[in-house]
Amino acid sequence: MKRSAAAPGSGAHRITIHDVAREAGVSIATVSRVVSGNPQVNAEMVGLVRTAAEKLGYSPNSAAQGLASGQYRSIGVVVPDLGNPYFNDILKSTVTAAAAERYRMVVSDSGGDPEEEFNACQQQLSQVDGLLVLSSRMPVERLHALAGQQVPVVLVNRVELGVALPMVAADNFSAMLELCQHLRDLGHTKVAYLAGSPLAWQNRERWRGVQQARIMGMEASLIQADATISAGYAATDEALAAGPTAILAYNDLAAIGVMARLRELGLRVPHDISVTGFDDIEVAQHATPPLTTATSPKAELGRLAWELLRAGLNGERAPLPPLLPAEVVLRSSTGRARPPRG
Amino acid sequence: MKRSAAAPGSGAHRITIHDVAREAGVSIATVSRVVSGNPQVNAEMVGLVRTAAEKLGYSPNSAAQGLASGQYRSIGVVVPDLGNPYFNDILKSTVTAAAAERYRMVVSDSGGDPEEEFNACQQQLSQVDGLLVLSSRMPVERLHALAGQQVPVVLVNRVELGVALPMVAADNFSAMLELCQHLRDLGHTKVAYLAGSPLAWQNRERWRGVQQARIMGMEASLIQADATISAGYAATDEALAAGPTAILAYNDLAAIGVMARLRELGLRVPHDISVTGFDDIEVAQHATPPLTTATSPKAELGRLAWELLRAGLNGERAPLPPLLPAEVVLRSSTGRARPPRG
DNA sequence: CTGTTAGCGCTTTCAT
DNA sequence: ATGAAAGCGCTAACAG
Repeated sequence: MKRSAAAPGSGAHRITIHDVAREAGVSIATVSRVVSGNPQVNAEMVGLVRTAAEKLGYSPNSAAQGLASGQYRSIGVVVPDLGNPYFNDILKSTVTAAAAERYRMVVSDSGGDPEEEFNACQQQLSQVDGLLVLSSRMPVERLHALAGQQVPVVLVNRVELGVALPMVAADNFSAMLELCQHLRDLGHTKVAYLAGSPLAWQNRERWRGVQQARIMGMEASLIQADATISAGYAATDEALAAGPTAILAYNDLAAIGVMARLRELGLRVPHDISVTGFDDIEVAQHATPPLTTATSPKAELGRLAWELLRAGLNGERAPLPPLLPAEVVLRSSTGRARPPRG
Repeated sequence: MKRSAAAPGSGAHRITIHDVAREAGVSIATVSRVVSGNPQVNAEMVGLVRTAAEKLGYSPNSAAQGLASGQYRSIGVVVPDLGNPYFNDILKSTVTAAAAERYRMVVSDSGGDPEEEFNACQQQLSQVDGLLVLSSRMPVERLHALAGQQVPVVLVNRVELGVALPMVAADNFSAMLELCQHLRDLGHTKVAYLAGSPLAWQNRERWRGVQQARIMGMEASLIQADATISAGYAATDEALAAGPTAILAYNDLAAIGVMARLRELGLRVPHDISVTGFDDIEVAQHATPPLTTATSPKAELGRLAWELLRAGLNGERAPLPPLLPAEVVLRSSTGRARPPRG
């Protein structure tokens, strides 16, 4: 099954462990040992091999290593939207943590579609040692299917009781409730919630928080939107129609979109209407006005996710961490409720 | 060399092509053929194999596929900072394009360090079919080294004459010059440039643009900063010390940081001082005030990069595309120069 | 059209 | 401490 040398068009063949062995005058087993840092090799040979490898510019083929050892040293991550800074922050934190232990990272963008997400996971499963699924939107059955694999999978930003998968998430519910409390203290009794994807656990939790606020006398209407600036922008008019004194956006991006539309309409934030976000992405504090929001601890989430995965890789069963606290960040997009006009 | 079954802790063994072959009562070659969509197989067998595969939950091991075929269907991307939305936009565009052709993507974050960047590339080279390097900062010799490999490498946002590597980039120089022209028209004659990494080609080009503006009577001082909000924020005071009527930031992120600091200092933009960014990331238009900036065509860049890589993968030598035009976007962070105070 | 078989590059017993 | 050799799971000639 002769393959066409290396990359078509170039004649040079990829140098292998055999080339190094020949050059150094040792067996491939020895080369393998020194390359993988096996301590029980003669210092002299180590030198020989190192030199030969250097000279030839040898670099091991990781697919072959993986195939032979059963360890690919690579983990997969599937995210709903690579363009969302929130995910990038988590991603950065996991990539860094993983790289520190010489694990590489394969990423796929599901576009937020549950089917696509499951497909991406399936694809990944056959080529990685572990899988991280961020803000999963796939149905619970699918989750069970993933739990049945022998590859460890961890869920980030989704908690599903009864699913045998490690998960990490922030306490979205409480943070949203607190955000509502803050608004209620400011005199708001009628608010609009601009929802994210109904399939997102975080959205369900946040909406649950908003609904819970009813007990303190706050009435909320739900307007369907999405986790992007443009979706927030587009849903603003509908939200306004319900006559709220505050708009709670699903996330910071949506909130920024809301504020842009509000500005166009000549409504001042927070004088005429209050706005809140969620996630506390970096730009939230540079929005106009700076956004009141809730931090979900992105770096911590990423770190913890990697830790759980790491445990799974070792066959350990790490204890499920409790929900991470998400803190409310008060800035200037929220203020006293303006008495109903007219 | 018996391996420990599958993932340690689970007893099930990963099902292989042999299992499917046995289940379907055919040879592994046939299974391989139907899995890879080879058309010359009996429809009946196809059904048999499909059923068996489905039943067993078979999914091919891509390392083995890669090893046997010499094609890994995976490409690497190394970026200086995964946390920068600009890169995420490019990334998203390439990941999507690649996924459409069933290529997966391995990403590493170099943290902007040239050594680290080169290491990351080396690592990647032994495990991918092609490599994309975004906004490379490594020395030219290193670039030559990459050009010498048999794996196709394409450079995005860096143009280095004499390096035998395909590259795509936007015309940063002209766009920056235009930005200066715009400022000059507004009466600005003394500006400060908040620089990005001196190692970044884009920074050199942008600075070259600023310097070129001297011919139209605009004097510029260079203040070292970086491509982040906090760096822009931190460098603002020093920039102000030079007494400019406008600050040209390396990118939008830095510009946002500048405006935040300016606000703290009680300086109004653009009344007291004008500010420009670069890249036109989504939040630029939602900054306060909306940022005058230059678009570098992120999606186009990503698409083109993938195209060039695709060509390299096929052993073709795609024609070098010209520099992509980068257009100036006028918004409200720039205004008439305020006459020198005092 | 299908099966047999020889590897892909590497790791890891098992002898020595 | 080192080498020989048997695979890891799959693809691609090559026969039939």
